[in-house]
Amino acid sequence: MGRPREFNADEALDRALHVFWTKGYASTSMQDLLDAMGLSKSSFYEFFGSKHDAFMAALRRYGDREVARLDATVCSGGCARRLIEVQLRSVIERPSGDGDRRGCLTVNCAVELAPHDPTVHTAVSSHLDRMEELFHRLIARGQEEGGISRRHDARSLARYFVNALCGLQVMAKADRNTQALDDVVTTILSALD
Amino acid sequence: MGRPREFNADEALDRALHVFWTKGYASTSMQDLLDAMGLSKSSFYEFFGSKHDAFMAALRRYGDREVARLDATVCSGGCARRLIEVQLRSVIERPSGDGDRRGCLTVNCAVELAPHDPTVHTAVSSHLDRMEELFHRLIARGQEEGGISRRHDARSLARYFVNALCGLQVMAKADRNTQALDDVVTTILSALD
DNA sequence: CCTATTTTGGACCGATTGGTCCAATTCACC
DNA sequence: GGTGAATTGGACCAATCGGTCCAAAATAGG
Repeated sequence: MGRPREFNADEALDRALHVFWTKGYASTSMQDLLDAMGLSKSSFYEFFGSKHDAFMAALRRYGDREVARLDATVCSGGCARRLIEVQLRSVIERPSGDGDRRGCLTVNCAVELAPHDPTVHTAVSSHLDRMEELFHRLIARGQEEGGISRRHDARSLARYFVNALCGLQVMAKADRNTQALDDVVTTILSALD
Repeated sequence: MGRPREFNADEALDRALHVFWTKGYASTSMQDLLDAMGLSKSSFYEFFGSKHDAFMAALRRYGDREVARLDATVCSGGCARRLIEVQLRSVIERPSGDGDRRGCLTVNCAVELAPHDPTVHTAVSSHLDRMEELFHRLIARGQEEGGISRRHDARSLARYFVNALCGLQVMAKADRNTQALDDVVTTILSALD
């Protein structure tokens, strides 16, 4: 009962996510959020609590989505080595005319907020842990199937790839040239030989 | 002639650098800067122009210093492989009680500002280029001396290590556990075998 | 001592910050 | 057609934002 909501909360949060992702936390103003989400100040504070609360909700949604995506990839059952390569290359592919270079929200947060914001730090840690876990499963499978060598143990390789991914996110944000990024990916992948 | 300056410009810029490095650009207020630098608003604007100008000056100073440090390392003539390892490990060593986790200013800027600020983007690119160049020289030397294998060419390895370094900076900021970071470094270095 | 030159403290600026509050609105249910 | 419950628009808030400006202060050279 009562007056019905005029907005879709899920969609609104997605729009907030997009703004935070593009501009970062500190550089996003309430006005930016309200404009993008298309709702009034009272509605925002009623449903999202505060700028920081909305940000945390957006960050968790982002993390869950990314983890779900990688999980789906891992479960697809394709060649482990090939799946890893696709994952790496997806980071460095330019969306052509798309010049926003948002990067990975988790990496952005690790850099901008994690050192000073315990709740962000927790969310970032959780995301990285889950990514490491999925890589670990994928790599272990690849080693059993024989496509990935056993000269490094699966755990170390999983951590190595999470690190490599973070590095690539930074390089992509810095807009390094395509050839350089390609060299990097090729070299990274040689750890699987 | 005229009234003498009451502050040391070099030292003031260093203090500004420290604040930007710790808090990031957007989260640093003029008041933060003035407090840290110990000078008045008029002096600040007289000698540094604007918040953004001061930031760029600080960023360039940081870049020059880091490049000089790595250059000194390269020129020291020690075992190339060992020097690379030291460079990697220096990123993940916790300064014990020091809980600020400032990371690398260039990486911070690549993430926070490079996509939206052309002058920052230029400075970041220049820094990464110079780092790549120094790694290239170091690796080429290592390959001549025999300590580093030739299965990857020196250019690719140089780019690979710049990427690895950026990844480690992110992981360190996210405060990943020591064992994980150690695994990563070990695996990264295996590209030299 | 006087003056030209430079630096300094701080008043002041309009704009914007994140956030609160309440009356007006809009519905479901009786 | 009320009435109670929920949502909405927007006025309002103190604090802070980056930046300007000018009179006071401090020096060197004459």
